[in-house]
Amino acid sequence: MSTTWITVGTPLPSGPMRIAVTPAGVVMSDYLPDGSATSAPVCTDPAKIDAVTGRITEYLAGRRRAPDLPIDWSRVGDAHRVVLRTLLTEVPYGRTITYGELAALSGVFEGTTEPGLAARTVGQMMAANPVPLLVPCHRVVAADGIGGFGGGRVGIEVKRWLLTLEGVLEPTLDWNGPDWVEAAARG
DNA sequence: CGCGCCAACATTG
DNA sequence: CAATGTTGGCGCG
Repeated sequence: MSTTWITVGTPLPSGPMRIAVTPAGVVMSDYLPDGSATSAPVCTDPAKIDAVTGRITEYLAGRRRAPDLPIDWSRVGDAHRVVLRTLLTEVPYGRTITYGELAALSGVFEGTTEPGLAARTVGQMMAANPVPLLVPCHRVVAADGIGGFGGGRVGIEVKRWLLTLEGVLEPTLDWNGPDWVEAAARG
């Protein structure tokens, strides 16, 4: 399966994203600021580049509720896929769900009695989410707080940024959101 | 009430 | 095999 990479500029605190695409769709996306050292081939298909950069840009500008890009699930395991798809279909824009609730909703952990264990496993699945942003893993929060996020220290900032974009969190003073916020502030 | 500590043992790479 | 994006309960000040 040929995989090629597309780099998309974003207003996220982590900087640009790297998106890996195959003929079937997006297989992997990354918030990594310095994806420069990858030996993977760069995507040269103009149609894919336009689709990926366009939709992600529109979503991050608040003009689109979801990126709506095709996802290639072939590299994702069964349980993992079920949980990610449950999140994708059951948790809409602007809503959040806790790790434990998502675990229960997905039905993957029905035999598990310990609530904390299922929740923890979901957290692991989110951390291992191959397609962050496309699958809104940032909408999954802890029962008593915002929860964690991959990608090191900037990761949690990215999560807060996305939740602020979706109106879940109040904008902070250092909020450097997309252009539309000044239009919203005017009106 | 807020904070720190502890155990439980699934899924992933 | 080790590490994890949790959870709920407990004790303390």
